[in-house]
Formats: sequence, C-alpha cells, structure tokens
Amino acid sequence: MPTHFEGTKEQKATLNTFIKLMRATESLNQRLCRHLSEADLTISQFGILEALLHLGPQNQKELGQKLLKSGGNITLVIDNLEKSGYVTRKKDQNDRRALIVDLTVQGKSFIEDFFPKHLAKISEEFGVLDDNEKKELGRICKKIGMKEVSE
Amino acid sequence: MPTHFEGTKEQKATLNTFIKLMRATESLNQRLCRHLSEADLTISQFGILEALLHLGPQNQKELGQKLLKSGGNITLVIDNLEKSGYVTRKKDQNDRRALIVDLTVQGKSFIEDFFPKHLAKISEEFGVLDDNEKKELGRICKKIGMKEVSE
DNA sequence: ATATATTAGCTTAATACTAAACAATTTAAT
DNA sequence: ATTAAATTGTTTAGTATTAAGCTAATATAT
Repeated sequence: MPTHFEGTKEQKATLNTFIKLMRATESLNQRLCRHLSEADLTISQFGILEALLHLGPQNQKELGQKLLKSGGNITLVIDNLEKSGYVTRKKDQNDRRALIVDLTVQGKSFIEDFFPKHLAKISEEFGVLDDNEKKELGRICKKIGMKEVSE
Repeated sequence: MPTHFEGTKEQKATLNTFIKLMRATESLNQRLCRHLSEADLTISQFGILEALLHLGPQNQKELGQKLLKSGGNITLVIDNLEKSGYVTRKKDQNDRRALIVDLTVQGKSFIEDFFPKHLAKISEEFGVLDDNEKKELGRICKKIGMKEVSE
C-alpha cells in the first residue's frame, strides 16, 4: 500500500531540499571515491594528505578537528597511511602526549602530483554549475555548516 | 612550512564551494545522527524504515537503489533491523531469488511515530535558511545529483 | 608539592560501507 | 530444450566511523 508522505507544504518543501542535498553529496562523493580508488586512496586518507600538504605537520588531534573526525578514527587512518609509506609519526618534544604527523618524501611527492588531478576531477563535477550557482551554493552551505559551532 | 593551496582563482572558488558543501552535509548529518541515536537508530536504518513506510514493501535490490547503497550493505542493515524486530523478510513468490522486506506491526508503529519527530528536527536545522534559499539549494543540488544518472 | 582534572592517543565493540567472489534463480540466446 | 548471461542476495576482507574505556602525560587547584 504505497503511500507517499503527506505533510504540510512547508514540511514537504524542507524534506525535499534535505533529500536533494543528501543525494547530491552522496553521489558526488561516490564519483570522487572512484577517482581516489584509482590511486588506491580512500577519501579520509586523501583528506589527511591534503591537510598535511597545505597546512603542514600537525598532531592527530588537530587533524581530527579539521576533518570533523573522532580520535580513534584518525588513529586508524594514519595507521594505514603509515603502512603505505606516505606519513610518519614523530614524538612532539614539547608535549610528549602528542604525535606529530608529517608527510614522508614519497608521500609529499605523491600528493603534490595527485592533488591537482583530483581538483580537476572536482572542477569537472562542478561543471554543471555556473559561477553564480557555485557562489550561492557555497554561501547557503556555509549557513548550514555554521550551526555546528553553536553545539 | 605551512603553505596554503595556490591555484587559479576559478580552482580556488570551486574548491571552496566543494569544501563548504561537504562540511555542511557532514555537520548536518552528525547532528541528525545524534537525534537518531536517541531512538537507537542509525541513519541507514532510518532510511530503510522511512522508505518502507512511504513507498511500501520492496526487495533489497530496490532499497539499495533508492538509498544508493550496495547489496552487501543492505543485507547487513536489514539484518540489524530484523534483530530489532522492526522488519521481516518474506520470499517473493514471483521471483524466488528475491526477498521482500516489510515493516512489522511494531516497526510500522515505531516509524509512524518517529518520522514526524525527525522531520521536525530536520526543519529546525533548516531554520537558518529562508524559503528562497531552500528552493535554490534544492535546485542546485539537483543539478549535481543528476550527474549520477549519466554514469 | 600533591591531588585532581584535562588532554592525546590507543583499543575495543558495534555498525556502515564497498568490492569481489559465490549460490540460487531467472532470462535470453541459440 | 539447453546453454549462456544476467540478477538477487549472502559472505568475506578491508576501511571507515563512533563511543566508551584505557594509559600516559600535562595542566590546574589547593
């Protein structure tokens, strides 16, 4: 007995927007994941490598905050990047609790080469939008993302 | 040696939009996950229950297509929903390969009660946007999500 | 100084998720 | 009709993810 959801007009409109936002992100992510997996990389691993390249060495806590991920998760992703030979952990001399994560020579060389390629893929995906739409999307998303601060 | 990414203006703008889209979705999802976990539900489990409530009984393949998830994943999520007593699997008489998933009485009662509450939470999250922004966000996201069809 | 609280990272248990290989069934081809 | 191809669901291995509990180290309070 298929019955589509019946709510107020406003509820329907909001739900519709929400579903479109989620589907857009998920399908975009899936396509980008496929691109990353051609380089044997996951999206989390790419996020770490990119942060290290553009923001420099930092400890796991900081990486977790930037990528909105839990500490336990960062531990695992760094473990796997270490196995691949892309990053190293070094003890922080100023705070012996912390481990500073940095790119290896190989990791730096790899991400310097790969990042522009991945950015080109992202640009290609956003090719369906004109400049104004990109700007609007960014502005609106920022408002939604901002809420997190107040939590 | 922290060095922020230096690319063309267009690349920077696109990357910025992309990051905002991802962060908005992730932070929104995290907040909604918290709400769902109050009802001991994951986001995937909610997705399945909602699809069954509003679109009726269907097999796992169909659920996977609607939620953009792999078959193996659906198997696991349905397993867990079955353990919770919310859904059942019945053999499809017309196609003995397929299993039709449906809500139990308990599952139907639960999701009928919970769905409006979750929708209210979603509405609350979108409260930072005015009607026109919601409309624009939906329109733009649809363009991005549409690309998946051509793949 | 010493006790307490906080912080950084690790581990475990649970769920999510995919890809790949597999079984059973159905469909298509000949 | 028989064979070949496609489809549905399951299983396995690997990564992602969180929350909660843990250790070691640091910071704070008294």
